Amino acid sequence: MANIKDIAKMCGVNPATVSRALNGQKGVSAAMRDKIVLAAQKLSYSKNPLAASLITRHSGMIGLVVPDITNPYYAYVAKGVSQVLDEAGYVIFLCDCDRKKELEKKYFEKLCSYRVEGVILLSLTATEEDLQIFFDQGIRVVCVDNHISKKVSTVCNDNYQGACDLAEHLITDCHSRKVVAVMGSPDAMTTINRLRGYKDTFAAHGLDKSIEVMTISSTYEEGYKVAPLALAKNPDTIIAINDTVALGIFAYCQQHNIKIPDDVRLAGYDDIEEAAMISVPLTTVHQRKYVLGQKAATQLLQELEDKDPTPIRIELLPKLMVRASCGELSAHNS
Amino acid sequence: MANIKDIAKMCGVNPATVSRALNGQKGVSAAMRDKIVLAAQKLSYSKNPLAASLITRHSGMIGLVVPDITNPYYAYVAKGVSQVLDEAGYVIFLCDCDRKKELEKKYFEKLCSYRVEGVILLSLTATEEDLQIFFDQGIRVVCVDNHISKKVSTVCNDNYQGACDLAEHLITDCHSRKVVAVMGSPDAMTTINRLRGYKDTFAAHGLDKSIEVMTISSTYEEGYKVAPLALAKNPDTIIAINDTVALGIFAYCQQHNIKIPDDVRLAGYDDIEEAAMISVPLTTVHQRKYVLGQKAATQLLQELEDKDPTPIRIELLPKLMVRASCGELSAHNS
DNA sequence: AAAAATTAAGCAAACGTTTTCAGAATTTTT
DNA sequence: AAAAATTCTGAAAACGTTTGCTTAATTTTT
Repeated sequence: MANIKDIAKMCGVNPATVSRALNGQKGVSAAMRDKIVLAAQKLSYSKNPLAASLITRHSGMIGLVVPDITNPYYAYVAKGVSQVLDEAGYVIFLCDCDRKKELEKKYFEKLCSYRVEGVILLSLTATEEDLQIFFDQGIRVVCVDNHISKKVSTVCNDNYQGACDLAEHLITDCHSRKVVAVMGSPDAMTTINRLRGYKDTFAAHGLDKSIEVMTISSTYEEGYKVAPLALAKNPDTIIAINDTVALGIFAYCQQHNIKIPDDVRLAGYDDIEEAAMISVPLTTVHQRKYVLGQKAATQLLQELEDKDPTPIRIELLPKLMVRASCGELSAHNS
Repeated sequence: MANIKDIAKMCGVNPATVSRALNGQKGVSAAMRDKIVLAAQKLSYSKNPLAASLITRHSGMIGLVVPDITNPYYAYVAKGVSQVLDEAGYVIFLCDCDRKKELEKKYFEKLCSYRVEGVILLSLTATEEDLQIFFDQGIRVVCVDNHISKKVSTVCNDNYQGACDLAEHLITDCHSRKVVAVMGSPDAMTTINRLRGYKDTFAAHGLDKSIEVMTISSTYEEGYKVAPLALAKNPDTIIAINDTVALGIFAYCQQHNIKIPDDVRLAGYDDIEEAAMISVPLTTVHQRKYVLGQKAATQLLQELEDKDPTPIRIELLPKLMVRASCGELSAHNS
């Protein structure tokens, strides 16, 4: 594997000159530069960024921490991050924490010891304290979806707004007046923000009493199981915390010959692949996961340029996907 | 950020001694070792593997190249890889090639320049020639699902065997005698191996004539579109190239009141999440994606130990998932 | 108790770069 | 044509480690 000295020897020149030539710096004649570049090609030289980073303190590496890469939500964010960082010439350290706090902590240390320049953090568990290790070393952090610390920028999907949009559609276009909202854990940020959006919107229409809440854990099976209980309340509409739960409810209805949207309307959240695939396509809220990753990466890159950046907060607006499961197909589709 | 010299100074000792102490090498007294370890803690020292790698030629980094991380198949493999490599103390460079050959090539070069110790390669496009850059630098490669070169080990899901198992079930348990196989691109390895499995098994039962092939591109929409054409042939069973296509066919049947499995049986391949979720759960073949990743990583680690490893081939046996869509629920379920 | 063997620690070079400083060569200005 | 300014190049130190060699100190053997 050829190095800078080999090139220097080949050109009868000092390694410093080679370095300058290859990095496009001033202070090397055009003739010499050409000669060096040619020699580099001939030796199929590729520079060792690790060695360079010792001096430059610029490793070109960025950490990407996710709770679980098999979750499509995180995978899409990762893809957005990857695309932007790759174009900027950075490489990505993938840290799949498997939703385990200890693993996450271990990864934080590893990222530090490898001298990453920045970190994109998707974490449900990390606290401001946990980030201290990055602050100590001047490693920039951008959080996604979870506002962990005032010291770092956060990029979020605006769950509140998405919920408001959906509720508005249900009230205005579908004339929903009796709603059961099947929500997840009451201290999950998703539940909190979405539920607030639903309630506020119904309240704004003077329909405070129209919405009743049920709490489950957010899985397909739980959705299936809760369906009869929700239906027992005789709602005109069921709002699920997410599409997976909605799909569970949908399966129950289908098996018990309850027609959607005629007997009851059904809405989800997230716009997962399957939402559009079922026999009555699901009205839901699309999250711009890929763009989320892109924005986070772009923000991080900007903060790396900046000597003393001020943390900001970016909220991405979600997109209401009106499909058949709440009726009123024509209204919003374009 | 404390380094080895700071510790040396603190303990009134030479950096070399600190290095030896911290790496648990011989030639440093127990007392001195304790003193050094304590000092290291006090300074919250963390070793710089980048600097060390210059000398040791052991970067602790491994490249993971995938066509598209948002595809759950690859994401699961990635997770298996991640888990094993993490436990072995390696870090992962994520390279999402976005199914673009140029990007893949660029990543290959980047991985080389960063001196990764090995690469786990999931590629649909790479050729033996493309791998030369790794061979030149003595970077070990393990391929997943695609046998690119005799010089490297490959870990695969055995599509042929999975197809045989499914066909056997259809013939023996479900008494299928007139089958339409809706397959993907005829030069895709998945189509080739699975179709071979189906045909061989039917032939083994003297049912050579029972299977008819249709070719589409492997998407949900194409599945939906091909459904009436397949049904027109009046089969007792439709085998789809994968679950996504099967889901498309399923949606068509449901909307046209064609009962599964009573009017026609339907089988998929892959066992994606949704397969178990639809109203008539889909009989399919489960791919052990996570294990695949684990095996690939384990194999790579072994080859890194070995001075001159011989490439091997590992075939993972898939698992038939008997569900309702082909009838005969009782037979295989346990 | 002396000789031999072992162990502990230091010194300095090395890994592949970048960068500061200084001197030499060239160009521009007067 | 001399002086000044500019451009080119080299020497050497630095980044944070590891490691081969050497010497000093300790332990074991005779």
